Order: sequence, then structure tokens, then C-alpha cells
Amino acid sequence: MPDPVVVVIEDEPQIRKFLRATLEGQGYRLFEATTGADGVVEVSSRQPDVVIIDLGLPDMDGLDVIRRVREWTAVPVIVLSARGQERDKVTALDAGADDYMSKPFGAGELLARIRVALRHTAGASHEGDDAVFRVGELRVHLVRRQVFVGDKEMHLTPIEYKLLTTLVRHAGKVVTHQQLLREVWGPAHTEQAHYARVYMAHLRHKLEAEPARPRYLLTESGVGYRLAAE
Amino acid sequence: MPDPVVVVIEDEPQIRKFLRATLEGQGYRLFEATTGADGVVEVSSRQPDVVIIDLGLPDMDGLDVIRRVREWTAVPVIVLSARGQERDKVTALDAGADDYMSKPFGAGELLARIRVALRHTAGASHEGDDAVFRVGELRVHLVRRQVFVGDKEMHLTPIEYKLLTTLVRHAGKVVTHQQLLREVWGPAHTEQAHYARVYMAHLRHKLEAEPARPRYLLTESGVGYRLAAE
DNA sequence: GGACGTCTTGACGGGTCCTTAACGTCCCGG
DNA sequence: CCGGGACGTTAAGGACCCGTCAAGACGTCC
Repeated sequence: MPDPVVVVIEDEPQIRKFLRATLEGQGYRLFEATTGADGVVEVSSRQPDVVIIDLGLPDMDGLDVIRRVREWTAVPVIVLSARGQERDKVTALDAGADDYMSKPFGAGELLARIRVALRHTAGASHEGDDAVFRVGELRVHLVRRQVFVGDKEMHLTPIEYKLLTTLVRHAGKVVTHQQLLREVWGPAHTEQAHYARVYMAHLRHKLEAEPARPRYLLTESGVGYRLAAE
Repeated sequence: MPDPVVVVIEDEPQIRKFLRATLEGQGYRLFEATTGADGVVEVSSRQPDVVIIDLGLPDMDGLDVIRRVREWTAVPVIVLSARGQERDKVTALDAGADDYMSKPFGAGELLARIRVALRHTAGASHEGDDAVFRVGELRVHLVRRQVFVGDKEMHLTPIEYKLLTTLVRHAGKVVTHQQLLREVWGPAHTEQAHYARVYMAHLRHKLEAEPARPRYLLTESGVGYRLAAE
């Protein structure tokens, strides 16, 4: 395997320097970002094997960076944080982080946890982190959160977008009403099948040429919905 | 997904009790071992989704337990330890552990790290499962919930599909009327044998070239039905 | 405070699917 | 040759699911 690529998202120069010294000595290729927005861009362009992120960033909440990254890739994310409270750890891990280290931490432990992360990705073959889903005229750019029909960009509301990406993640397979409601509206709303109907109608009006006879957003009566795949 | 299975390898009764209370409250199925040797046996027999192991065991070194387990499975292993030295963490992680928590630790953080471990296995397992049944021109994609005759996809209603998959699950073997009715319509409808007749007719019209002389959906007169296998 | 975009909620019409019943067919024994 | 049982076929009714529209609630930004 070639040298593993690491993206570091960290604003404090001292820690950046420390990480650079630690990682480059071990043969990792390192790319740095000092803001959350830059971090998201770096992750999408460098396709790293591991991401290391400090939660205390100047421009946006580190948790949001993790959630954004998680929308299109399963790359291991290791969190560094000055805060060591349990609730901080839990929210970060549930937001999609794979590991959490409180400052101060040792170089050896960091390197060991990076090796663990690399073991994970080595086993799981790189499957679907394409970051862009296509079928027919429809394109969904997970990184930029943009949706196109042909050349025309379509504006989707937050729920519409989440509904669509949920279907994208299971493209070709049927997603039951329960699954859909749980993943989009949360576990408390698995009964309101009505929500899904209303929003599928919205999506179809925005994405389908003939909303009444959909080509992409298909209904499986009595079961759920399916997004057509190639 | 059914309730995740956890194997706990821990000799101290207090911590075992604590873990049991914490995990069973969250719907995990729990199996315990109090020695390293037992632990290895439990892991191989229970096929757990996560292993939690205390390094301070009476009979053998916890690290050896991890190495033994790693010889045949990639199941996530979370280490609990009274020792918090960096070198201990590094050796445990390099021995094959996926995570390391120093005592004392909070229940919330443990649960969060278990969720992380479960995320990993959930993503990894979805690779090679074809889960497609074939016989002659007939193909049943169980994962996608799609049925093809030759190249043509056939739309099945929920009951039709359930009936078909029930037969697929016992392909080649006779399924009695009672079995069929119980598995498709529920235990309350085991008397209405004509349900099966009506829906077998539907299925044959959709899937058979000559519904009157079926090649796949065969009748075993007086007993039940049978799906032909290769 | 008002305008706007978004989400929730209800009502209604149309369509799909399930149930049920009636009838047809085949086979076998009387 | 007749009759009955098991199975296959078809169609009608109604229950349920789904798509649609619109009104109201909610939050946000000017």
C-alpha cells in the first residue's frame, strides 16, 4: 500500500506542527486545513485514509464538519478535543466520529489509533464513496449538496434533501416506510407514513419530468419506496 | 436488525453487573465469560457483534485473548483496563483491539463506542451478499426485492412477494399448506387453504410461461406446494 | 411586525390490493 | 357413468394505501 493520506483539520499552529512532526516521521502524507469549511473541501479533494479533526474551530462547529463529511464518505474520523466531558464524547461519536481523544494526548496513542483506523479501511473494500450519484438525468452531488436534473440545478429543502439522500444510500433497494421515517424524521415519527407521501410528492414535482408517472422515485405499494438504479 | 450480541470477558463481579445493567437496558443480548479461555470459547460459539474485554484476567493475559480472537475474526474488540498508561494502550490496540477505555469510564461513553463498533460491521458486511435465487428463467433478488423473468422485471404485490420468498426459502422442498398460510398470512389464517390457491394462480400468471403447466411453482397434491430448484 | 420559506396536518379522490365467493376443471373411486 | 374432493380461475366488492391540494403553524430574516 502507498503512504496513507491524512487530512488534519486544526486551527492551532502548535498542534498542527506537533501533528506534522508526528505523522510525517511515520511516512504519512499530510494535508492541513485550518477551518471547517476548508476541511470539508480537503476531505473531498484528497480522499484521505484518515481524518483528524479538532472540535474547537473558528468558523463552524466541528460536529457539523463531521456530519457533512459523513453524508458521502465513511472515512475514519478521529476527534481531538480540549473537552473531556462524557457528553462531548457521546455527541461526537454519534455524529459520526470513529474515535475521540482528549487533550493532552500522546503521540504514540494517536499513532496507534490511526493504525486501528487504517486496519478498518483495509478490510472493507472501497465501495461506494463516489460522492456523486447518477441515474438517468438525475445527479446528486453529496459533497456540495447539490441536485441536478439534466443541467438544471434544483433547490431542495432540508427534509427533501435528506429524504433523497436516504434513498440514494439504498439506491436500487426498497426502503420501507419505517426505515425512511426513522432515518429522516427520527425514531419518534415512524408512524406518520403521511409525511413520506407528502414529501415524495414534492420531490417528484421537482425531479421528475412526469410526476404522475415517475421514472426514478418509485412506489412499492404497501412496502415503501425505491430509487431506481442503473 | 435483530438485537446485537455482546460478549463480555470480565472477572470482577461488580463490573460485570454494571455492564449487564447498562447493556441489557439498551436491548443488547449479553453473554459473559470470567476467564480468558472461556472468553475465547464464547466468542467462537456466540458469534457476537462486539466483544468487551478486561485486560486484568486471572488465567491469561488479555492481550493473548485478543490475539487468539484475531486469528479468525474481525469482530470489534473494546478493551477495558485499570491501567491508563500510553504504552498499555498502544500494545492493546496493536494487538488487535479496536478501542481502549481506561477505568473509570461512563456508561454513556461505552454505549457510544459500542455504537461506533456496530456501525463499522454494519457497513462492512454489505459487500458480497448476492442473495439472489435462480431457477431457469426466474430470478429473485432478495436484497432488492425484485423479481425477473428473463430480462423482464415483474411487479409483485406484497402478498405475492411474501408467498414467493417463502417458497424460495424452502426451494426444492415441499411447503405444506399450513406452513405457507402461517408464514404468509399469520398463525390466525392456517385454515383458509383457498388463499394460497388464489395467490399461486396470480404468481403463475406473472412468472410462468404456461400457467396451466407450471415449471417452477409446482403443486404437490394433497400436501402443499414446491418451488423447483436447479 | 410582516414577508417569506418551510414543515405539519387534515381532507378527499382515485387507485391498488386483499378478501371472498362462485364456478370450472381434473382426477379418482364407486 | 356419476359424484365428490382437491385444485385452478375469474371477478366483484370493499378496505386500505397513495397522491394531491390547501390551510395553518412555525421559525427566520429583513
